[in-house]
Amino acid sequence: MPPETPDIIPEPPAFYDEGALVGVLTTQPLGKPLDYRAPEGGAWAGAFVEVPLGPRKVAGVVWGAGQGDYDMSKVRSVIRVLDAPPMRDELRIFIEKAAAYTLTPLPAMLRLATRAPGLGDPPSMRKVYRRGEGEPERMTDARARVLDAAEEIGGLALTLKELADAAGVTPQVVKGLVKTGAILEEESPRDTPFPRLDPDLPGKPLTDDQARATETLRAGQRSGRYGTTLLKGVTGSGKTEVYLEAVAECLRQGRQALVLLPEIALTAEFLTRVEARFGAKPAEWHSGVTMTERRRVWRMAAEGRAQMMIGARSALFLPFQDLGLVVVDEEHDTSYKQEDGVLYNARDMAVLRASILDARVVLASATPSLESWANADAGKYERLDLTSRFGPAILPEMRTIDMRDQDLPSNRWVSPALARAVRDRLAKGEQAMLFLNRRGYAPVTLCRACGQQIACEHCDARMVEHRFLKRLVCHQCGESRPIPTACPSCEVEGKLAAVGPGVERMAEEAAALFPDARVAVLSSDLFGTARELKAQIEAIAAGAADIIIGTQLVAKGHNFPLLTLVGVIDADLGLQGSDLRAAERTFQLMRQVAGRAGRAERPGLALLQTFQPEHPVIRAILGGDEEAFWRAEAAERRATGMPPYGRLAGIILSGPEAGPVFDLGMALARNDAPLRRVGAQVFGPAPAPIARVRGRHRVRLLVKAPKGVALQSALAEWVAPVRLKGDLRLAIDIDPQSFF
DNA sequence: AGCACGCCGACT
DNA sequence: GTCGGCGTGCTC
Repeated sequence: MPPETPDIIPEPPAFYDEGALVGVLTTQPLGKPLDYRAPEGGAWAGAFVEVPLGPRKVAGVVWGAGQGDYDMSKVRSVIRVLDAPPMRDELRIFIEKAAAYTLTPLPAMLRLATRAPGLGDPPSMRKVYRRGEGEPERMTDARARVLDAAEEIGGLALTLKELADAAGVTPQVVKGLVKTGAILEEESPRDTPFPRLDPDLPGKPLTDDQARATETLRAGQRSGRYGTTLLKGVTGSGKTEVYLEAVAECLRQGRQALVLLPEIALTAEFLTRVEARFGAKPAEWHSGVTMTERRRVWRMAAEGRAQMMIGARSALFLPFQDLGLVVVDEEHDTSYKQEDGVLYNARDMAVLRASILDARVVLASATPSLESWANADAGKYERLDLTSRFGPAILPEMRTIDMRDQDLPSNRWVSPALARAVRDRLAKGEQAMLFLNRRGYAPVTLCRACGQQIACEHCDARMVEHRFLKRLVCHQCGESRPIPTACPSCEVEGKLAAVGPGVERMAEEAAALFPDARVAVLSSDLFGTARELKAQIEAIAAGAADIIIGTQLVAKGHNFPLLTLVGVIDADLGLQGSDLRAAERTFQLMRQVAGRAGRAERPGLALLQTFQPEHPVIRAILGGDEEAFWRAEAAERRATGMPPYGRLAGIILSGPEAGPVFDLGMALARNDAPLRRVGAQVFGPAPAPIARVRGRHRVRLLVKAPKGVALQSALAEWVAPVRLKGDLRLAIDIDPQSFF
């Protein structure tokens, strides 16, 4: 549930004279800013500083005036102001509000915004070379080429290697020319600005639908006021083209734009599209970015010399100089809600930061989250629908295959009906996809002698066989070990059996069923880097495979023009269990996967293998009446007081011993007066969905409250008396995604 | 988070 | 005797 728009009165940043009391927030877990005296020369609010803390020196940010509530004789002085762009008021306010909303300690929140290396270091320099005056006395062929190359690029400076390579000579030649003065050697900052993006390059031609949506987004952008738009469009309807025009308008205003993507694997393809539209690549921020590049990106964001940023959720905490637009692509994606040590939902935090900045938000999805759907329904968000697919492609026809009628031998998962459809496509030279949201070869390894399943030693999870890796892997903690030949519990040899399907096993079955077809597997664990993955996807899109076997990775926005058939191996997977969002997720995933088929000129077909074709979710997926599905889900949630019509918070307690963890849970559940006062209820404690992870026992409580109550302060009051002894830990998850 | 202090068990 | 385990507390 997105926070309300706060009313911020813009004020110039405060300046503190030397010796004045300032509050400095560090990333040390001390809860609040500590008082220091401003250093020689004074300090601005927001300045990055180095302060003494006990025997150590730590970095921090001048958060504001000091509290003055600490023994004055113990107050020490700021050591120095660091050479980094000061943090703007807006970002400090955002960090405070985000910390308050998610009940995260301020220092942990600050850490998200200062994850750049070498913050206080002086700008790192490198030597660059450009054309100087005159000609060398002794001109050679190689020297002439260097001078030509240097003149060709005009006043720009190149590194030694770049210039030497451009001229096709050794660096020695360039060095020689430096001595003559014909080439100048200079120091220049290593952190260079990003190339300018040109919003006025011609974009792709737009359909009427896209043009209308684009105009609305542009008008919103020009208003210069906060506003959120839900951009809903079926796969292939060209959402990206539309929101790139909102980016263009934002760039014309001279403001910065941020595009959040749920998956790093998607950035490579996206960068190409941005370059095609704006003539240069934007800045990138995600876990795959190197330290040096991170430093550069962070500074350029702060100096306004990175106009556009593509990133994972943590990019929301970059120190933008003037952020005017945040696009959250695939806004329903669950990876926006996860922990970077801090539990927050990037989609909601995007709305919060934009509201502070008077920036725009575009939430793009073919299958929006129920929260966003409801916010649009209630008029809090503007809503734009793209109904027609771009070009000749139309939505695929969708049918179920009732698995109760299909005669399948054990350890086979492709029904005869699906196999026929695949053969038909192969005969036409088209591609088919088999979708199964399970990595590895088999989810269960069972001993046929004693009946035991092989489980992770540190987690309550089964080890998943990965035959490509020749290992058993725990998908919870990542622990792996070689596949044993004997059962670990009864030690009988040769009785271990792989049970159930994973994508690797599907590949085996496909190879057996379709011996002449080329089979490719796309699963996130099979690729070391995003580049390898991108290369593989491009090869497949170009026709390097006939059958694509994929996990949910393939559901996320890749184009396969030759693909005309999607077979969903197990449409019921995800419908089982008591997770309230199961229906929503299955609906989203199935629609997205089906959307892969028939994007080019050929019509697509999606076949869903299911044992419950009459299930309301399956019917909604087939029926295509999406609004009916959302309305039904919304009515259900409203009736039960569940989000987005009520509020939830999860409390996860963990520790090395199950007993004390559970006892603490019981104590919390008993002392629930602060919650009852605001009309909230506690459920639990119950073992968490995975009761043991990495050797820690986990217990979960769930708090349910009516909408509109001060849930956070009630929670804070509730857990305040808790003293965490030993290795016990408590985490509060506001608006949890999954709840049992 | 570090880093001190401090209070109990197994070594030289 | 003392070396060192890591529980508790402090850092402006």
